[in-house]
Amino acid sequence: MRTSQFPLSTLKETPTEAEIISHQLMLRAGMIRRLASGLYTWTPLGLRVLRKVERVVRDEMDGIGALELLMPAVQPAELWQESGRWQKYGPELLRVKDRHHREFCVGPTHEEVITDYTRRELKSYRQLPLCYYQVQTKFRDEIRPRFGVMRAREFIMKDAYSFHADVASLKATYQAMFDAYSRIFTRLGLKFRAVEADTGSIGGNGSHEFHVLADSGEDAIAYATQGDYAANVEMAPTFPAGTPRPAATALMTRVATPHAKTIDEVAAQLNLPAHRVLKTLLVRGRAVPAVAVVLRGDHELNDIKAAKHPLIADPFEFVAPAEAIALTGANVGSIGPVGLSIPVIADYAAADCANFACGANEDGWHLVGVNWERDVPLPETADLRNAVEGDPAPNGMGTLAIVRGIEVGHVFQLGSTYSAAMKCEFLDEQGKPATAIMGCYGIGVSRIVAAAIEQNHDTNGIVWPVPLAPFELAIVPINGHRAPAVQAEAERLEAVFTGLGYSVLLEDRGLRPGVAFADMELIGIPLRIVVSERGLAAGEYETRLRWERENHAVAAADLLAWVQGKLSG
RNA sequence: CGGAGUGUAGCGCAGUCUGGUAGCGCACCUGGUUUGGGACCAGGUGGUCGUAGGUUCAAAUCCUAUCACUCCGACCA
Repeated sequence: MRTSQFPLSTLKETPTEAEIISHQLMLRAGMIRRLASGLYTWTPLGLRVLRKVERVVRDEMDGIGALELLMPAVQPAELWQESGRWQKYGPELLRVKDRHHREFCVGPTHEEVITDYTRRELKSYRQLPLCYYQVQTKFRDEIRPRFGVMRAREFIMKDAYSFHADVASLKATYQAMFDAYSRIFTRLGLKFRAVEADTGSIGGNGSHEFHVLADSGEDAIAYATQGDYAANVEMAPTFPAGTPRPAATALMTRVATPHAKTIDEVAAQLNLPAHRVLKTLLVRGRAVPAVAVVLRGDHELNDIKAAKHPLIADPFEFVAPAEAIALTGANVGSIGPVGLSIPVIADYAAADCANFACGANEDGWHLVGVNWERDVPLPETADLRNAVEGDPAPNGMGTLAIVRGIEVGHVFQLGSTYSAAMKCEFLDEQGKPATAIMGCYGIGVSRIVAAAIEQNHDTNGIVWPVPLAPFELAIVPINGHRAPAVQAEAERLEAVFTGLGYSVLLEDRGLRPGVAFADMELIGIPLRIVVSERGLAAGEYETRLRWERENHAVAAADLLAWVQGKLSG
C-alpha cells in the first residue's frame, strides 16, 4: 500500500472531545470518526487494526472447536419476554417497533437468540457439548458513552455460548475458553490479568474477567503480591485480623465535635488518624427498616457484599438522612454503635479496633476511647468493605496490591438460567428430558483496540504491538521524488516485503522527512526502513523500531533477515 | 435523570461583558523557493456564528425557547 493511495488523515491537534489517551490518539491517527454520541465510523486504517484483533480471536476460537455463526442484530421482543429480560434490562436495551408495531430490540447480547436456535436443533445428549461463537455489532444504550470506542454504545463483540449435558462438561469447556482467552491476549501482545468476578444479577457459578492493565481503567483489580490470586476489588474478601484486639487502655469520654460531618473533619478535630475513627452507616434491613453498619473511617462500604448479608436488604439501599434522626437521635455524621437500638453489624476490621472514636448519637458530639465489649457489646461481624492495598491476600500468600484494568473479556458459567426459562432441553442417556447447561464467553473486540493503545503509546503516538499493527513495515524514501534511484529502491523493497507476506506502507507523497516520520510514528507502524542516497551509497538502510529511540544501520545484505527477526518475535 | 460547561471554517481557538455585519493558527488549493524530524514567500478556497423566535435602524454579541455535545454523579456486560 502506498500513502498516496491510502487515506491517512492525521491531526496535529487533539480534538477537545477526547478525554483519554487512546481516544485522542485514535482520532489523531485517523482510525475512527464520531458520527453521534457513542457511534463511530472505523476508517480504513482503524479497520485494519480491528480486523487484526478479530483474526486472532477467530483463530483461537476455531482452535478449541467453537463454531462460528452469525445471528441477527435485531431481535424480537418475544424472546426477551420469555427469558424475563424484557422487563429486567431497563433503558440500556434499545427497543424499536417495526411497521406493524411489533416490538424488537437491538441486541446488547445474544443469549436469547442462541438459546432459541439451539433448542430447535438440540434433540439428544449425543449432540453435546456444543459451542458457538460470532463476531458481531452490539448495541447498549449506555447512560454516558465516553472514551471513544472504549465505552461506545455500538461496539463489536465476540460472543460465544456453550451447551452441555452436565456440569463437568461445562467446566471443561470453560477451562478451554479460559485458556484460549489467555492465549488471545498474550498473542495480541497485551499485559493482562484474569480475575475472579462477580456473577452479578445473572447468577451462576464461576466467572472470570480478563483485564488489560492500564491506569485509565474503569475497574480496580486486587491481586496477591505472591501467587496468582486476582479478583475484581468488589469481589476480594477481607478477613478478621485473627490476633487479639489491643487492650482497652483509654476511658470512654464524650467530646464536642461541632460542625464535624465527615470522617476527615472528625479525625482532624479529635487529632486521630482516620483508621481510629469508626463510621456508622444506616442501610435498609431485609426484615427491619434499618441496620447500622460499622466500618473503619478509612474503609469503604462494599454494597455487593452488604446486599449478600442476611440482615441487609437486597438490593442494597442507604436509609434516607431524614430517617436517620428518628432512628438514632442524631444526623448522619454523629451516629455511633454505643446505645443504638437497631441491629448493628461491624466490619471485621472495625471489630478489631480498640480505643476508637465514634459518633455519640447526638449532633456535634463524638465518643473517644471506646472499646468493644467494655463499652458496647461486640455486634455480629462480617466482611462488608472493599479490600485495600496491603490487606492480607485471600490465597494466604503475601498481601493485596491494587491496579486498574480495562475489562476486555468475560467468561461465565451460566448454568441453566436461560435454558430453563426458554426450555432448551434434550433427551439424556436414560431417554429422559433434561435441561441444557450453558456457558457464555465475551470479548470486547473494539474495546481491545483502545485498550491496546492505552497500554502502548508514547509522546509521538501509538506504538502497536506487531500483531495489531495496521501495517507492519513503513518504507520512507528520503527525497524519493528527486532521486530516482532512491525511489526505485523503495519500490523494490515494497515489492519484496509484500511478496513475503508483510503488510507494507510505502511513503510516496513527497513529504519532507520530518512530516513523513511523524505520520508513521503517530499511526504506530512497528518497523521503519529509511531509504536515502546516503544509505544507498554506503550499501545500507537506516531502520528504526517504533518502541526504540535509536536508528539501526543495516547492511543491504542483512535487511531481510533483520526484518524477519524483528517481526516474527 | 441531577449538577457544571461548551456550541464561531475540517481541527484548535479569539471575538460575546461594552450590538455596527466575522478573525487567528493548523489543514486544504495555486505558483515559486525548499527537502534527514511537523519549511518559507505570495496568492486563494471555505463559516445562514447549533437551531427557532424576539428586542433593535442594526444581533456571533442582548432576551426566550429548543437541540447537540463534553465533564462530574447516579447506573452498567
